Amino acid sequence: MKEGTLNSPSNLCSSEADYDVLQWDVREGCEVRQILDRIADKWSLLVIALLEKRTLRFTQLRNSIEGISQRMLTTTLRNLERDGIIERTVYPVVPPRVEYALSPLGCTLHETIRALVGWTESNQAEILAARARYDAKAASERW
Amino acid sequence: MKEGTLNSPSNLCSSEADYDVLQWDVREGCEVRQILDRIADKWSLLVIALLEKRTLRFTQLRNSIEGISQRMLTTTLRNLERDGIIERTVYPVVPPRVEYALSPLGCTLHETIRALVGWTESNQAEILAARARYDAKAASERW
DNA sequence: CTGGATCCCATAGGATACTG
DNA sequence: CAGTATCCTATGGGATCCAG
Repeated sequence: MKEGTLNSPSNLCSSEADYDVLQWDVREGCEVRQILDRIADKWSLLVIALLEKRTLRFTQLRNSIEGISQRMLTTTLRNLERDGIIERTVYPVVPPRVEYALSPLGCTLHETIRALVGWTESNQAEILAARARYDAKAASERW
Repeated sequence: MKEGTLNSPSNLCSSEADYDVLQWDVREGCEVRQILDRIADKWSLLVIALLEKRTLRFTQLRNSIEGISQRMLTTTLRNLERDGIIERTVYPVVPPRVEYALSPLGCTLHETIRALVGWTESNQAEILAARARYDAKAASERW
């Protein structure tokens, strides 16, 4: 699968190069895509957001993120730890105590995430309005 | 589903409030979460990135994003259009011609996305190193 | 060319029970 | 408390065929 998609020199419909458009993320073999998928998954953003303020324990995180299962919390924490975004500290005491904190790398990420969330907050009314408009128009055209 | 998780006044395990930690995204009933999920899905970011530069037609998008199926491209475009991120223009000509462009709202989003992608690019080496460290340590502990 | 309609599968992710 | 192990379902998303 990959016939004459982009590599045929004689492009038939367009004389200007269509493929110098892509710059960063579309490139295969670059890890940006998979890293983005990782931090943009269902729970990672929330965990990072919560850990900005302070170090938290497993149960505190679970209680703070309503709707997360312990399985997904564990998975999310492992992935973030593996990527060096958060740091996991185990205290060898009888009721086990494990604390999670944002790493320095995670702190820099948080800045960026905050901007994205800020955009979403600022524009959610407009998005909701756009959806309502779209749905109303679609409904009126169907009947 | 939603027993006495956060709303019981007499919290049994913690005397300090655990739940004033969360501020923006964890709140249920707020649309930030679902909007984030939308723009952070597998393809939306790529489409937005491509449309920054110029208006593109359906086939151009499909060719530019290697690996996307026409089904997912259609779905992604519809969702983005519904949210007011992109604008869809149909030219009533015999081979149908449909062009997609970033809306003003979409342009502002693009700024933010660029920051996130920039972070990923700048730190991917560090993340890869962290992963290698983690995997090596995990492997050595298991044997 | 630009999709819509189906079919089908892989994976994400929830529920539950068990362990150190 | 902080997980691990299983099971099972829902959804994302690919392949294919059809239509305006």
